[in-house]
This record gives sequence, structure tokens and C-alpha cells, in this order.
Amino acid sequence: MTAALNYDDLKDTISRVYPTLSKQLQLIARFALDKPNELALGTVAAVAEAAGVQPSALIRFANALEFGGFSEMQQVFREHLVERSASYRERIDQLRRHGKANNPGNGVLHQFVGEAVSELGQLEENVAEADITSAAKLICAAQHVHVLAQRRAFPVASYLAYALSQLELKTYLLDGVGGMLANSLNNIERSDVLVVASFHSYSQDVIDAAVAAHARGVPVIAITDSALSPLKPAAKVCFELSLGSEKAFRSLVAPLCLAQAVVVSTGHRLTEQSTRSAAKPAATKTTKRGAR
Amino acid sequence: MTAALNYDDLKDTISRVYPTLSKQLQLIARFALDKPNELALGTVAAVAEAAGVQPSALIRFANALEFGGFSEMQQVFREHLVERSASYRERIDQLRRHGKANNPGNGVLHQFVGEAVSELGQLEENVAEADITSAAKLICAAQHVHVLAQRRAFPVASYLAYALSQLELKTYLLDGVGGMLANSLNNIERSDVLVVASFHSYSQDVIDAAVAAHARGVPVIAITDSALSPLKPAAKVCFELSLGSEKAFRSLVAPLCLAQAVVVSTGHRLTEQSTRSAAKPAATKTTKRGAR
DNA sequence: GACAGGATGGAATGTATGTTCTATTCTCTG
DNA sequence: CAGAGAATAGAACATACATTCCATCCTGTC
Repeated sequence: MTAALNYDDLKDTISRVYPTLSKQLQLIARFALDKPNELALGTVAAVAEAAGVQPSALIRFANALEFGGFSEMQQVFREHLVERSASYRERIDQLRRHGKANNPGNGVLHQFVGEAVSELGQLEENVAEADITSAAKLICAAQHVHVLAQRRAFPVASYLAYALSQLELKTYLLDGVGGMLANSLNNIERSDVLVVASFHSYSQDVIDAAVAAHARGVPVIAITDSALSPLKPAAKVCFELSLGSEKAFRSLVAPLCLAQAVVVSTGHRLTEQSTRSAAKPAATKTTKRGAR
Repeated sequence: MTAALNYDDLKDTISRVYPTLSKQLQLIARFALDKPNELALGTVAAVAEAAGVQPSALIRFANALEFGGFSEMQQVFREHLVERSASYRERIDQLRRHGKANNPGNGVLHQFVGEAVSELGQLEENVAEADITSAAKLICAAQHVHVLAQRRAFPVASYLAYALSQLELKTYLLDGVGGMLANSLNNIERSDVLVVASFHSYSQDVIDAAVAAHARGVPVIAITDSALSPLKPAAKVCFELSLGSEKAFRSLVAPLCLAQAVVVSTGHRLTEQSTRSAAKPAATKTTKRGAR
């Protein structure tokens, strides 16, 4: 039998052989299960000191688990560290099994559903809830909401414009019909907010609009795809989705899910405000929530 | 000024100094933001190969960010990695314990990501790959593609119009600007195809358009949310997504994923056609439509 | 078109790291 | 208490590594 190749197997193996190990090796086993991160990142010397053993003992431990050496065992710990989206992986597998049952083989739909799920997992990893709260706060505080996006990102803008207007916010979709984009932009005031979305390659019009608005003191919320986006410097709140850049047709699933979260978060905030102001018109004891 | 000591600062620093970096160093910057895990775990040689640069360039990159060397910079990525995996695990545990209990404000994103994933699962169950193929076939055969949707479904239409036009198909988004919707509809011919999307409560304009087109012999592809949809009788291909109707804010994740599948399936079919027709008829080596 | 400045590729170098080996210590058994 | 066997500590070794350095190649300028 050869060594375990994933973390769960490794854990099983350790607990199985644990009783047969020597005292020192048991010490290491406990340490490994207790602080897998140190095992994943540390050098032999560092781990040895942290565990209170000799470096050679660690190699003996790895050999006892039928690894070729310490490094080989460490690889398993490292992979475990990287594999954060385990819960979504489960769901993908679930989808895969169901899909195989119903549909013949693997089709395009199945493929894109899988990709969409993993994009959503990345979305959740890369976006802080606090930013959503901040965005909602800005939108609530604004007199008017202006939404701008073009080409591939345009559906995001149209969704935001529709959904925010459903919240009875005064929302304007800057669609540039009739060449009125510049005029629309001039109408934005400092008491408003501008929501922009753009992905690589970025629309120059959208960049210009964001920069101009920022320069005039208008708060800008940006939905984009990288920390290197030209929108970032102009944005008060910037969502960086860092979509897998190698994909030919990147989908809008993640941005739209994010947009939905922002909208609903805004909705929550609005109702809170209205109930609060209805209950206590004066003497505001506003419990402002600290962003993170 | 000294180097950044946590990942967020590092990201900010990278995006700040990015414009001042050399071409090669910018390449590394993009790679670093795109795949931080590789930076965290890989050796200089491994990362260099993955990014397509020389090892020395990585050290130069680290120095440009005011680190003493590569290892020093790597430390930041590693700390980020353990931090993230820790917080991620916490969130999963939280989710497991609380079940569906979600506190408003904190966890909206998580909530919607979860819902989006389950919507995608339903999508895959409810939609047959064969329908996607049929839709793609219709679109390919059409002289012009017309896309119509309103209100909540409009983002689906705008996505389809954009993506199909990227395939160099003659696509028209019937947005009704200037009250020209009726005229646009009259322009549709039997050699064209009409793609409509509408969800409950259905837009009367869209229903009328679909019915009228169908009556005139125009093939109609419908994306809707129920087998009872008024669009169904008029549609040659009808995608019934049957979204969880109890949700207040149903998302567009599933329809957009479906739309993407249709688009890419169409793209595949187009390239097949063009290669086939290019191989058979005569010497014409015209590689039209680079559908990626 | 020639030159200067910087950026880049690739080999050389010194260090740090994983692994092995052996003397020593510990533990169990007769 | 003595002896055998295994486990351990610590040094020695060979390898892999990050880093540095220099020649070459671009790029922008006079």
C-alpha cells in the first residue's frame, strides 16, 4: 500500500497507525493533526522546533506513513490548505452525479453549470461582506442612483437599475441612448451615487465617467475584475471579482449574484431605516455598524 | 517606507505601483493577483515557469515592492493563505451549526451564493441538452437574430444580444427605445429567429410579440419560468426554468447560465459549419467567424 | 542612425534545507 | 541487574534553493 494522497485519507491513516507508533512519533502525530498549517508551510527545522522534536524524527514520521520523505507528506498538507472550496466541491459533485443520471453524457449546459458554481465559490472567497454593507450604505444615503456599464457588463447595470428601482430608489440607467451619456453624467451630483461595472477589456467611456465622477466628489461603487482595474482608483467601494482569466467566455453569473446581494442588503438597510425613523423620529441612537 | 505586511496592503501596493512597473514586472503583478496560491506555495523556479518569466524577475518584482527578497514577499501570501482558510472554515462551521439562520447584513453574499448554486442545480435538472442543441440550430439557420425581453428579464436579452453579436451573427436587441418596438417586430422575417425571455409576471409586450411572430411563421425560442407560461404555445423551443417561486427576489443566475450555454453551443455549431463548408465546396480558405 | 539607460535572460554562488548516518540513550525482557 | 533491541539526538552530507551578477537585448532620445 502506498501513502495517502489527500488530507482526509491522511488523517485516517494517522489515527489508524497511531497506536503502533513510538512515543516520539505519536507526539508528532498529535502535532500534525492539531496544527496542520504549520506542517503545510514550515520547514523541517521549524516544524521540529515547534513540535519539540528533532528534524530526523519528522522524516521517520513521514516514512512511517509510507511517504518517501517529509516533503512528500507536506504536499498533502499544502493541497489541503489550498482546497478551501471543499463545500462547493461537494455540491458540484452532487450536480455531476444528478446530471449523469438525467442527461446523456456531458453537455455544454453541464459544463457551464459547473463553471458557474466554481465562479460563485470564488466570488464568496474574494468579496468581503463588509464591502457589500458599505455599498448598501452609500446607495441608501444617495439622493439618486446612477448605474453605468457597457458591452459585456451592461446586463449587470440593467439588472441593478431594475432591482434598485423596485426598492423605490430613484435610479437611472445611463444607457447612452441618443448620445446623451455626457449629459447624463453631468447631471450626477455629490449627493448621488454612481455604480459602474466594467471588465477586461474595460470600456473607456465607463472609466472616464467613473474618474470624472470621483474627481467631482461623487461616491463611486465599482464592480470589476481585478485589483488592477482602472476603475479601482476612482471607486469608494470596489468589488474585485478576479474571474478566471483563461476562460474564453467569462460568465456574468458571479457579478450578477454580487449585484443581487448588494441590492438586497440595500433593501434591508432601507427597511431598518424606515422602521427606526418611524419609531423614533428624534433622539437618533443610530447603532452604526462598524465595517469589519 | 517599508514593504506591506498583510495581503490587503500588498494588493493595494501592487495596484498602486503597477503603472510604474516594467512590462515583465506587470506580467508578474497580474499573475500574483490572479493566482496568489501559487505565489504562496511555489518555489521561485516553479512560479517563474508558471508565470512565464525568469526566476530573477521574481526577485526584482519583490524588490520593487520593497521586500528584501522573494521569500519575504512570499511570507505575506502564506499568511493570507492560512488566514483565509481559517476564516473560510469558520464560515462553513457557522453555516453548519446555524443551518439556514442568516443574520441580515452579515452573510447576504453567502446566502445568495448558496441560492444561486441550488438554482443552477435545478437548471441542470430541468433543461435538456437537446433543447439547447435545437435552439443553437435555429439560431445558426437564421438570417437575423432578434432578442426581446423586458424588465427583470431584460439583462438576459442584453447578454444574448451582446454574446451572439460577438459570434458575428446579425443580432438585434429589441429594446423598444423611441417606441419603435412594433416596427422592429414587423421587420422580423420567417428566415429569422426571435429569442424572448420573460418571467412571472410576464410582460404583455413580450407575449404579444412572441405570439405574433409565431403566427407569422417565425421560429421563436423562449426562456421562461414555467410550463404554464404564455410564451410556451408560441415557442418552437421553450426553456422552462421553474425557479423556486417562493423567493422574493429570484435571481437571474440560472437564466444567464442557460443563455451562455446556448450561445456557446451556437458558436460550436458555427465553427463546425464553416470548417465543413470550407473543406468541401472549393478552394475558399476563408476562416470566417473565429468563435472562441 | 547612434547612443544611453534600463530591462531582461541565464549562468554562478553561497546559503538553507531535507535527508541520511551513527553514536548514544532508553526500554523492555530474562 | 544485565543485555538486547529499538528509538533518538545530533552531526554530516548532498541537494535544491533564493539570490546575485553580468552580458545581451530592447526602448526611447538626441
